[in-house]
Amino acid sequence: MIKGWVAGRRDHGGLIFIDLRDRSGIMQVTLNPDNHPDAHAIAESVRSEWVLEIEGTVESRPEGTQNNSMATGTIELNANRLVVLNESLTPPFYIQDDIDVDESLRLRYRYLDLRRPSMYKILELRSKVTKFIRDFLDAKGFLEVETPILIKSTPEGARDFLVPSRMQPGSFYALPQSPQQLKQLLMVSGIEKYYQIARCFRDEDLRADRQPEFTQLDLEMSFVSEDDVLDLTESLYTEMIKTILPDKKLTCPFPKLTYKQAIDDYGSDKPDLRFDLKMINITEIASKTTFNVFLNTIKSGGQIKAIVVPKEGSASNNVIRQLTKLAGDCGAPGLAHIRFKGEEILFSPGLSLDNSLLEELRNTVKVTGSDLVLIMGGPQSSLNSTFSAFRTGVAIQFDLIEPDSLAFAFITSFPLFEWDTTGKRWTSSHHPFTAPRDEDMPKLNSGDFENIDSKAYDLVCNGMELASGSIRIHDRATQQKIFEILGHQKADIKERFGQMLEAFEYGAPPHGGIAPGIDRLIAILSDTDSIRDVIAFPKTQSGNDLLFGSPAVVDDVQLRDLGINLNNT
RNA sequence: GGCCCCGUGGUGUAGCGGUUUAACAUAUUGCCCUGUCACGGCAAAGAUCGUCGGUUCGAAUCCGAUCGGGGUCGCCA
Repeated sequence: MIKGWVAGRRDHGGLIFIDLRDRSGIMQVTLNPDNHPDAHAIAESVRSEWVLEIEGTVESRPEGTQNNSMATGTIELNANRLVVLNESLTPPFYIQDDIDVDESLRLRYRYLDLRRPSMYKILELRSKVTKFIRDFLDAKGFLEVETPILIKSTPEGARDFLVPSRMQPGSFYALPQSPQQLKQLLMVSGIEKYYQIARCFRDEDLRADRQPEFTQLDLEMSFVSEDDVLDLTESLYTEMIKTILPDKKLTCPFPKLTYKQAIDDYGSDKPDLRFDLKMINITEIASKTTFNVFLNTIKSGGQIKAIVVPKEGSASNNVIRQLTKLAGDCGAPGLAHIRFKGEEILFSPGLSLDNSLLEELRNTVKVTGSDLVLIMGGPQSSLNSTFSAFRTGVAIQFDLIEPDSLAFAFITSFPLFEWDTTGKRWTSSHHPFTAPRDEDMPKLNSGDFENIDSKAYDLVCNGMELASGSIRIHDRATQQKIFEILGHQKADIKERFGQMLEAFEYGAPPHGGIAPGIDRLIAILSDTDSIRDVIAFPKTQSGNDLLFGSPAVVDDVQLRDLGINLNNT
């Protein structure tokens, strides 16, 4: 006996075929009027998405009627009894994979959208991943601890979602941006190894990879070094993927790049390492040319960088045109190139290098054969982001991305502080509890804040930031010093972080952790572009839930209870 | 907050100032059909073109505003 939804029905006048779908797949049911007229009669009225219960015998299909494009294509259920458990309206869109329907319609009827096998597969993958995480960390002695969803607003970083208090009108809870402070307090409590699959909330503008509420694996350990955290993270990911998705290709051990290396080589702190295409600084060589575009860029403080696309030296003019357009789309003012085409060398218009300079370039960028060299210039900051985007485009253009590859890498030694040019103050690049690197500790007092590196690290994969963490500060004096540098007033510090500082005076162990984003991980593992596809009930870019219609106005009574007046603007 | 793209029967598209009674596919409904699996055949029904305003003799088509969706920059400790 099987139960499920009608995915399709083919009525041949006599014989009726019904494709019945349940979460395990699709099974063809045959109804023959000669053998079981009652069941056949009911089947005549059945429509798409009706819910049926069917009894019969599973048989192999007659010779010549097998369907190789279907998992159950060699068998069928010969029905002798059919019960309609429920009827269905005609669905607003097809319940099948590879549909091309407006996303807002899918979200409006999300329960039908999730009925599609590909969506089920994603939810199933997600469930397997979180189960694997729990089993893995449990086996390593971690304790899963839940932390409150109603906490206190600590304005710093992202905007908080606020929840008004009825019992104390005028006061508000905040939803946690992450359980950061709570997990550090758990370290002070002696938990030693904590984790939680935690919901986080940030009231910021949304993107394909950002939702107002999202899920992180939050974890923290006492008495650990940076390498301890990274090793654990690496084995979690590699074993997870080996177990759940053995066909994915990954490189182990994960490469470690410092922040500076990542920026220098790839122009990004989340480089896509599925392909090489390193940026090479050729400012010095460019300064010796007579090419005015380069010279002017250098004169105004800019740099010239190149990438080598191996074996593409014979790229056509048309390809060069496409690349030039791509460069423009990425924000570059222009694109110069050199095509090494065997003995022949083609320069982009206006550019030329004499033999010795050409040799120098060849050695610097390591041209070995018939390669294509692409060159861009600009002010350092914008050149990096432009080049980084361009790099990805070039990889797509020349098909350099191997399918199913997962290029993980750790990015380490982020700067501890960033200068906020609008606020004219130092801010934490990670968060204010991040420890400086030991060798940079003296700079906290010497004032060379810009050059203090931190014990913060990210895990990146395929050009996306997947996790972020740090070794924390555990002594009060250093923490106090950091707050001072960040420009917090004493009263202010006490108000926002008093509970942390106080706790740290009662024997806080050295500790550190990491917080891998679950939504982005599932998106990468399931080859989807948007994390909306891996969240059962996501919100739109403007934060609307199209199914429930939230956010929504509430009763005056509810507002009055909360002591809230709306100003009707 | 800025910039860009999209909005036409249930769904996906075409039409981009007047031969349009808005086209096509699919879904839907009815009839026919006993081995299909994107079943097939015949027929029917179904959209005042997101909304409001303007330009014009005439607007799905041009302009403006607005709403909804998407992408992106800012933002996201």
